[in-house]
Amino acid sequence: MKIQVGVVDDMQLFLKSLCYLIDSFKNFEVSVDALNGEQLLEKMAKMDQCPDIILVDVNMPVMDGLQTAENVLKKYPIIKLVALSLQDDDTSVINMLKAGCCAYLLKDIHPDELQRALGEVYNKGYYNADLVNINYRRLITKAKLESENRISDKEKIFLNLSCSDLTYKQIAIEMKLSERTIDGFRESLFNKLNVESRVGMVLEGLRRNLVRL
Amino acid sequence: MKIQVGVVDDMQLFLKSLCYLIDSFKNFEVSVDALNGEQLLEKMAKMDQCPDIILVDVNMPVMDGLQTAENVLKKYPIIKLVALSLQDDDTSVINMLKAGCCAYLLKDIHPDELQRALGEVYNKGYYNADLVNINYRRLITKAKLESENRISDKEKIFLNLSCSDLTYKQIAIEMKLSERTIDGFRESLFNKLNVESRVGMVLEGLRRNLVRL
DNA sequence: TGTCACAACGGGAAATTTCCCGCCTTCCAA
DNA sequence: TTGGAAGGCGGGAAATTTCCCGTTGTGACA
Repeated sequence: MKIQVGVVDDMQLFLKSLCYLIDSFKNFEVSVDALNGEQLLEKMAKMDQCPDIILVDVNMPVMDGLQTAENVLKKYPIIKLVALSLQDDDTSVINMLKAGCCAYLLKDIHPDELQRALGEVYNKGYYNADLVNINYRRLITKAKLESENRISDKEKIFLNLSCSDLTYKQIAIEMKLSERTIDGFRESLFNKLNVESRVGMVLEGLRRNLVRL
Repeated sequence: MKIQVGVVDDMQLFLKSLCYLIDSFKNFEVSVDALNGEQLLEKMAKMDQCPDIILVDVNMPVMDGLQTAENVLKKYPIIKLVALSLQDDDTSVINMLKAGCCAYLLKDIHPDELQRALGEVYNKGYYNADLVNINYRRLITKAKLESENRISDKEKIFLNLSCSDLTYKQIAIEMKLSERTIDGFRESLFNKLNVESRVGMVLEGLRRNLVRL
């Protein structure tokens, strides 16, 4: 019996294509695919046998990779999760591994390496792509640093509103807070994101996927 | 004989996956794939028979979709090009169609629709996805509007430098121009991009793919 | 040869951003 | 119960951005 694989990605064409690719691997076959974490959980609830490995896209609209990983592992702790992402984004790597993923792969990986990675994850329980491996030490220090200055919900709302033509005064009115308070959020985010202007803050927020275009 | 398809995309995993998907279509098979336009032209130069249809990703690093389309059509005017893109970005749609593409498809299209699109492009010479079709009139007016206020090279350089913590004064020094001149670029871009702050300008630049994160 | 568009430049002023200072309340933990 | 960290608030000032008002030189074109 082939190893059962699940695939989650919000891009339909990529999802289905990837299923064909994986089905072409000798020892693997796709037993379930879904456009987001919610759909995945629904489909899996109706299945007799759950997949051995699930490939999860990190950036998805409805239930993102992180939430999906957490929800799947809560219900099915035996399943091995593999994160799949467009960017080599430190924060995402950290979060996905912390959530319990066995591997973090980039989407422009070569199909052969995907096959090798799936094999290793199934047999050894983990797989380290070179890219992630090399920077391991740096990631850990960065993880510590980021856990120290977590970004609060209000700061996130403020960051979102900052991604516009609005002035801080208008943002203050929008959030029903004083201009000073807004200024506090600004200052705090400048420090946490290590920038020194609103433009820098917005750009760093985009890079870290704290806000969307 | 099956209809020959070429595929160009810089994301290896997607490229190869898509090839498997297309090979699974009854009447189509992939005869050439490439990671960018340059590689495609190289590979095609060595081929006896060129493909009937080529699927081209719009956003690629080495030779982007637009350049690829132009270069391919210059050498092989018979080939039918189909643009494939992540976003439904008006400017990209306009440019790719203007460059001679027969269709503009989004990457989250359903595989069945891709097959239908390929069939129609081969038989009728074009395919209009609903999404593009609906907004045709708006696209034309927008194309006119954008052709009027084209963004110059210097403005693009300025826009790139604006995507940072640099002040306009520092940008002026960097570009070896006076602050006033920089201010002129700013004003001109504000008008062309229809924004009223540097943050808005940067965000609109990102949305229009004028700058990269 | 005029004039017309256009890139580059400049002064100045109002609005906004950035960065100081400090105050009060709440809530949690030592 | 006594900090002490964190969220919210306020005044003020310097730096930057935004928006006016212009001038000059250059090349294209009728």
